[in-house]
Amino acid sequence: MFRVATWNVNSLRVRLPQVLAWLQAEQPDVFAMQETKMPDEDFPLREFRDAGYEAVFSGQKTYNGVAIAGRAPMANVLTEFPEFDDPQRRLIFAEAGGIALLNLYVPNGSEVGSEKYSYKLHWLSHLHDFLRSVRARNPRLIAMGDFNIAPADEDVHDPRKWEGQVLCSAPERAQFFKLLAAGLVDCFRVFEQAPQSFSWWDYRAASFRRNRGLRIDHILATPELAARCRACRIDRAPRAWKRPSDHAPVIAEFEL
DNA sequence: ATGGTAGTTCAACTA
Repeated sequence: MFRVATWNVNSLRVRLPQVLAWLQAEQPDVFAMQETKMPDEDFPLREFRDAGYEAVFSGQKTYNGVAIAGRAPMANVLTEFPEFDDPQRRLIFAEAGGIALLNLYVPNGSEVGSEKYSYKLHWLSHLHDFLRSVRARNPRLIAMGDFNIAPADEDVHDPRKWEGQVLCSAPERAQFFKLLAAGLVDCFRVFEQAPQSFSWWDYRAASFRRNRGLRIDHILATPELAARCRACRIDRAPRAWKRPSDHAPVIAEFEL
């Protein structure tokens, strides 16, 4: 099995011990991280190598930052959209063993109608264009990460409360389905899943304990790969650990 | 309608 995972770690500096413990237990072949929140010179490459992983990364001070750790060496790394000069480090592309990997930290959007929301939609339109061109060259593509979009009401603990809000608004959902229409499958929904399955819970108001969450972290694959997907699940366990990330990891298994 | 928490950085921003 080829196992792929994504996790918004919310500071790799703080979460590194948890990440290493989780990798040790789950042994994914590819591991995509978001919100590393550190410049490249601080990336803990030695710790990943000691754990048996190579890594590629695109980070910055304080905010954002993405990285991919992989068992096999990665090549053809890209960290920019071709036609969008964005100072925020939110994407990294690499190829490993004939599979194209795209790791994404989609902007949060803050509030519908805000400047950050416009930036999010703009960013997503560039993602769509980039995805189409990458997709055309790679029949085996996995796009994963923190999309900051709950695609449907079943991905929301309280759809009425969240209706029209950022992460759930119709324009964001339309952008998400446009990404799927470019030739990708939401691996999580290939399988029957427990109701109220979420990947993110706000730190506030005991959201995790009450399971008031959203499913905003996704693993999307081209149909060729999705047809070989044997499982996709959210691992809630690390969200219950002491000093957790606000996100849980998502894992998919492929029989190649 | 507000507040609740966490991370980075040090008063305020982002989520």
